[in-house]
Amino acid sequence: MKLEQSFYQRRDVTRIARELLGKGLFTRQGGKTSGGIIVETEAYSNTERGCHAYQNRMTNRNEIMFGEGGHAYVYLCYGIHNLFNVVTNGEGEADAVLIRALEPVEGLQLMKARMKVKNDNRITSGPGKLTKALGIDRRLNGQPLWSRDLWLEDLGSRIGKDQIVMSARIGIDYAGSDALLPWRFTLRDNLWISK
DNA sequence: TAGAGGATTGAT
DNA sequence: TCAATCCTCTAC
Repeated sequence: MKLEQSFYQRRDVTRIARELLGKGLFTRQGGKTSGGIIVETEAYSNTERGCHAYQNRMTNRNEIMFGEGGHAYVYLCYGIHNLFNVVTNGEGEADAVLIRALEPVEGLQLMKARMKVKNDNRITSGPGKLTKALGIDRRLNGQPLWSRDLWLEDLGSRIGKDQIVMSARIGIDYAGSDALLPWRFTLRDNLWISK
């Protein structure tokens, strides 16, 4: 069952980031579905320096974060990689969850073809890699997450607290002490989390 | 309008 | 450890 918009519109972005573990992320292109189980997320809130929308700073790039929760925020990082975020909270409250890694479930052949590799080793184990594997780019920026071509799904799995590992977020040294917030969530001992 | 740098990745 | 690569943001 696709996640409903109310799931995303809650205020506590770290809770949403935790609850997204074990959920499914899928795309459908050319009549073919690909995607997998979310195993790694990071929360970003407008109250801390790691966030593009820190102190409600709105730019052309992050404008979609200020809309209502439940939409995709896709942007280009390092000139090379598309990064996929889930916008959360209500309109005017710019929070988001970065999806960092998936465990592949569906459309293996298609994902391997997009990655131009023959084996399926770690094809979705990183934020830039999973977008490439699923065919996600900035054209999907602002797309609702219950769309026909892009959606998140409750797969019915139950994730216990002891299965969730919290740690500091990756690659945001510029955020100073906020870089130390334990807002990265991974599934314990999962093979598919990023390096 | 110029210049710096980035929520990454894979090769060396 | 380092280059790839280009868009975004800031400062002038």
